[in-house]
Amino acid sequence: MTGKTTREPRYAWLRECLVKDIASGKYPVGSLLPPEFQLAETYGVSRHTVREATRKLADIGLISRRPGIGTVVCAARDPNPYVAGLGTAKDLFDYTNATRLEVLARREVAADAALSGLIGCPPGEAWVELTAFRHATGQVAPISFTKVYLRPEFAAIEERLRGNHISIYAMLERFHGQTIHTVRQEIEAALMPAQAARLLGVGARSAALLMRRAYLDASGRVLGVSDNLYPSERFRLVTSWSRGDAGAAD
Amino acid sequence: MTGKTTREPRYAWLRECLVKDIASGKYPVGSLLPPEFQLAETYGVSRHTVREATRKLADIGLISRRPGIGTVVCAARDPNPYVAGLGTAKDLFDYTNATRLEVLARREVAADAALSGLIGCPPGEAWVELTAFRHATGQVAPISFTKVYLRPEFAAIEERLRGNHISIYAMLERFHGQTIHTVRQEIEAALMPAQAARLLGVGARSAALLMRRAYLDASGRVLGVSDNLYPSERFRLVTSWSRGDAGAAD
DNA sequence: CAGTGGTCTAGACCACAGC
DNA sequence: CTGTGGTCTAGACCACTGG
Repeated sequence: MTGKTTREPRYAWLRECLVKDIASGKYPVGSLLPPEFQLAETYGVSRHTVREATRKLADIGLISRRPGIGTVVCAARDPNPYVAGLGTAKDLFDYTNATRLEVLARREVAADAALSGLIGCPPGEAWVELTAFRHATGQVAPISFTKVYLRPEFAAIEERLRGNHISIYAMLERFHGQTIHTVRQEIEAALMPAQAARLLGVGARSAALLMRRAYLDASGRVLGVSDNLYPSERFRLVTSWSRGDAGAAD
Repeated sequence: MTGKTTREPRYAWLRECLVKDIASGKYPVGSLLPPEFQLAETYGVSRHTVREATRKLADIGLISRRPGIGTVVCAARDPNPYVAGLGTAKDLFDYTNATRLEVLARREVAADAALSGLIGCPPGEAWVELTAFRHATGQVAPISFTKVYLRPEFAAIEERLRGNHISIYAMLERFHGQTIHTVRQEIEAALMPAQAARLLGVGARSAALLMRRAYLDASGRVLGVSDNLYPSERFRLVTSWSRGDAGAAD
């Protein structure tokens, strides 16, 4: 727990270095990053590793690699917000694996009208509610205040969540043999409720992103729901669509 | 220009081979692809090239690379003109085509620090800023307060926007011959600024969704940016992902 | 244990941008 | 022309999975 069992790859470390250097103004917006071979030299890695590091930065739009020109700094984001790319199910999977839930409380609930509407279950059905923080790996402050609703038969997941980095998504598939067929996600604006604000250490009625995800099996049954409240300054959602070069030659 | 001056990279060719082989059933859904070193041998390329070829297939969910296990075929899907989008890219275009911009003001601006960070251009560059409402067809109240930033050479789009339902995206492609290669979207929580709140008829400092979209060409150059502020009660973003074929997961 | 994908190195040549 | 990122090779060691 104290020590990471696996050491961080070099490209991930380099990537964070670059994010910091861009945010700090060392590489201003509109300027060029040092050429790849020079970054490799400076940081003592191979050029391949530099490219691996910059690849994701290009994916989220922080930089843009231009052949024959160089690597342009496109945006200087505060390194605080956790930037997640959630364009595809894979992105979602990566994201949930890069975050960790810290369970604060657990209680069994009977679905009232609000919950049954949220989950899409008959009123009165028994569910387990987990109250939790979501942490980004390597960050101290939680990035979201989260409530998770699980069917009682899957509630053993909670024990596996403690101190673990594996996502609920993966848990359901791995330990309960459930195949997640559909993930439905809703995003809307919200104001941070007083209780959540206090726990997160942000101002009450500050801006928040409310993100709900429901995990459904092939028959449309809801297996679990997570309800995430993100303070605006700690989270940003990035999605990008690219025209495929696969087969679409034109 | 008609013909591709550069020959196709090997990884792209290999990628198409794999797509065809998966579609043809040579590698059935749920089975494992040959290991990377073997693919490299079979196709006469290096393992690095194999990984480059399979990377995008993994990105779009066609395959899933599992350390210690192998590369699982997840779906046999027709290659989409828009990869990584599944339903969502279509949703975006449906959406932008179902809304209409009402331009309130236009001015030419030189990018200050904030704008250059937002757009990803060098400070001082000249851009045209449009201030607008976004209306949903058939609704009276605007659903967002929007600012659009365009390169001056594309600013003629503004005239076409008046009373028109076609999206900026379509405008750039249709009237300026620009090919939009990538759309990058960022979503974050915000509080509705007083001015926008007054114009929209909502409470100041109420919850809002800030959605930015940048339209990029193939070289990563930003062609235009739209910055949309949605009052929480008028907009909610729903996305859903479905697994193409069940049973592939484990 | 052997085999997988994940990471990494140290080279190399190419097409293209800009001078 | 030089320098850039894009592609590619031929190796290597690692953590993890499964038998």
